[in-house]
Amino acid sequence: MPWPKSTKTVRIRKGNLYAADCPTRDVLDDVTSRWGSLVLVLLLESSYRFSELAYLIGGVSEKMLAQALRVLEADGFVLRTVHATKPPKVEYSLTPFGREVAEPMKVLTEFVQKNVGKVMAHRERSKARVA
Amino acid sequence: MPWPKSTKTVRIRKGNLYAADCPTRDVLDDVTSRWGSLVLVLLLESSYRFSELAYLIGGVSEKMLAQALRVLEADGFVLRTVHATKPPKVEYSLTPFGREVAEPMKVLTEFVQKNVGKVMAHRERSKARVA
DNA sequence: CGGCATCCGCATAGATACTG
DNA sequence: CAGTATCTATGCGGATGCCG
Repeated sequence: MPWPKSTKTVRIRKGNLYAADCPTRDVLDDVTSRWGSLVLVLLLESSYRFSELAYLIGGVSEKMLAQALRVLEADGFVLRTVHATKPPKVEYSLTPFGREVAEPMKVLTEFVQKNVGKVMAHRERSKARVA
Repeated sequence: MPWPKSTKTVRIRKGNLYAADCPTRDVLDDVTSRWGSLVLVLLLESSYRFSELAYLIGGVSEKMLAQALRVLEADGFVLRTVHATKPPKVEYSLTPFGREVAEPMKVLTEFVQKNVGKVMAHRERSKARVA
């Protein structure tokens, strides 16, 4: 490599979030996943049944929703409660732990929601610059 | 469908975050993407060059990093500054707007980082229950 | 150095059908 | 209702090579 290296001394992160093999990455992926994030924010305001979530979250397939829920449950964020009624009824809610993760996620989604216009405008300007 | 519908009246979200065709989803995906999220949190503390980011973020390929940076730039979160030196030097930093999104994301990553152990423990117990 | 273009395989999203 | 099972194919993401 005939090219000079970076001149800046790079501080290595104390935490291992940036290490490729750290499980932190996996957990973060679960939380920030396309459907997982929406589930967390929704459950922050109320518990919901499977079909209610499927209805509320536009464009999600049953498979993907079930998958996201199972992962979040395994991680300890979501509680799955089966009511042995006929027909079966399954309630999903947040654990206290899940509530803690969901909170900043909600802040994030609300910020994005509030500023979509700004982002879209910026995207247009970027596109124009290329064309 | 011989099955009874949901008995709970479901409030339709005011925002359209949950609509399948809403651009809010796209933006959220950019921000919460595997590499995008890490980039945002890193740039919160300092600006970095491309190669520095590539070094700091373990496991990222140049392609994916460049891709993440380009979308974040197009969205108006990241500023790309080219120094016409020899060899070329490109600095990436957050815009004030980007700083606003990155903040809650940092809260999220720090929470996850702090509680990885708890999650991993819960995962083990879940696995045990299945086996 | 900081990219972009290209190729390519495996993962995984998603549609559909079926079940307790 | 609340999921699983099965199948397909799209596309993410990695590897490589070239260029300003």
